[in-house]
Amino acid sequence: MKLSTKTRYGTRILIELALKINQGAVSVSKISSNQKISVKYLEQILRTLRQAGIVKSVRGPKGGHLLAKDPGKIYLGQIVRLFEGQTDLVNCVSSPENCAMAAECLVRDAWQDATSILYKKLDNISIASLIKNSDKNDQRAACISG
Amino acid sequence: MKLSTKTRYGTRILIELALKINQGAVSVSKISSNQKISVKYLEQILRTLRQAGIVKSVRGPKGGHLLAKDPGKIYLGQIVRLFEGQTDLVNCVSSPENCAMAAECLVRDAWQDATSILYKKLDNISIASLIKNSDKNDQRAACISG
DNA sequence: AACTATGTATATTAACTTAGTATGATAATT
DNA sequence: AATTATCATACTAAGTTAATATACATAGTT
Repeated sequence: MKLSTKTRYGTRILIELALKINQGAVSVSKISSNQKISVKYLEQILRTLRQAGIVKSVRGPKGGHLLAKDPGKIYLGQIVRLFEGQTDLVNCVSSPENCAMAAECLVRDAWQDATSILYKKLDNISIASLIKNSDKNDQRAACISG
Repeated sequence: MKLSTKTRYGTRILIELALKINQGAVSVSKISSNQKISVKYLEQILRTLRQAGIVKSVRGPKGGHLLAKDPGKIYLGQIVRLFEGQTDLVNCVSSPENCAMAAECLVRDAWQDATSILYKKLDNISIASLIKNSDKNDQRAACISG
């Protein structure tokens, strides 16, 4: 029931890119040192984000990564689904064929309701909103500057 | 982001005990064969449930396990918390001291909101309600009878 | 009192998943 | 062509979850 580091790192990366949206491509090495994530691990996470069309990247010298979408259109729900893979709290919601025990089916609808309530909330929180409505902005900007 | 087998098994066990609430103590071996869970693993799960005051047990021949609470007062939220341990989607909600990156703090409140919405839902679903409002009752009863 | 059917507790192993690293390739700019 | 960057896959390590094994305690039955 915990989010993976990829989800958390991915979110942080997107926040950094959103904050630097007017500064052109940001290189892996810069993100790496700002976010304290190893270059290689970061590359994996960025690849996932790029393949999902959330980030685009530019190769070669002066290359790097930038948002492919308006930060107001990137939602936590999408990020979580992307990195967690299995979105349901329980397998039998998406794959009922694995559910041998009828007993558990009494609970299935309940798990499903809970899952959908969670994602409804997450689908309503955009990267832009995280940055905007915060008086922590100055503090944060200082932290991942560079 | 998936519930552990202990949570799912634990819920199933409680449903079985709730259905047999008038039949006295149910032995581990019976639950084991009904639910297709190994005796030893089952014992671990039952111990957790007992220590939480949800189940009580009787030793010796003719012994077994029974609900210690009204099934209308046992909620999925309690079961999930019990077996998942870490209830927050993210560590820094309950342990902010681990959160070195101020950047991530922009997201913290959001994770927390999502967590609490999820549990608010789960805290509202009782074992009794799972059994009651179901037209699958006959089918299910057939399945875990014995 | 001995026997047996049950539950209790802890330690260990096995399987699986997540996290992170290593190696090598590809592309674009200068 | 050299340099600086991203891209892709394979591998390793660490941690967690799932399950098993061993030993013990209790209560009823004979």
